[in-house]
Amino acid sequence: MKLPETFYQRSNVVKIARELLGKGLFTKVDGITTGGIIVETEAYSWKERGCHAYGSRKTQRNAVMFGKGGYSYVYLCYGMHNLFNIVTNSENVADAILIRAVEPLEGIKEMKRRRGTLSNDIHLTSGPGKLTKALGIDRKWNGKFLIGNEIWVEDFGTGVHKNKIEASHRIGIDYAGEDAKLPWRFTVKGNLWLSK
DNA sequence: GCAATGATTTACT
DNA sequence: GTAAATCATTGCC
Repeated sequence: MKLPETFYQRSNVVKIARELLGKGLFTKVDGITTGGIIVETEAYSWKERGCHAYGSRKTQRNAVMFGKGGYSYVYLCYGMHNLFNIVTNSENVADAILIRAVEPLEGIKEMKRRRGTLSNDIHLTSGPGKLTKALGIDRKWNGKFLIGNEIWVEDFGTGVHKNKIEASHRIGIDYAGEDAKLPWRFTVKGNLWLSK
């Protein structure tokens, strides 16, 4: 079943990030469904420097983070990569979760076609910029409701066991100083599809 | 109006 | 291991 709106609108973004492991992320474009199991997430909150909405600084780009939970936040990084986030918490509280990697499950052929030449299949969805391309997500998907027919998160009812979840510091935000060390990155231990 | 830069990926030495 | 690709957003002039 699809995760309900209330799942995203709780206040503890770190807890939600951990619970998203093992859930399924799917998109449907032109009648073709693609997606996989979430195996790597990172939590971001307006309270820390790593977040685009640090200090509740609202801009045109991050405005959707200030809305209520259950919507997508997609933005362009390094001029060429679309990164996909799930907005959480209630209105005017800017928290979000970056999806960094999924394990391919459905529409693998279509995902490979979108990704083009791959030296190895392991690169299909093992990174935040890679999985958006595989699932057909780009900036136009910003602000979409996550309980719909275009994009949704599926709860398989099979949670990831506690001792299979690993917490570590987040990637690529060294500029955030002390906040870069927060253990807000969650991975499924030993999974093949984690980003590097 | 303009310059600096990043929640990355890929290919090449 | 290192570097290039490449542009929207941001903050300052």
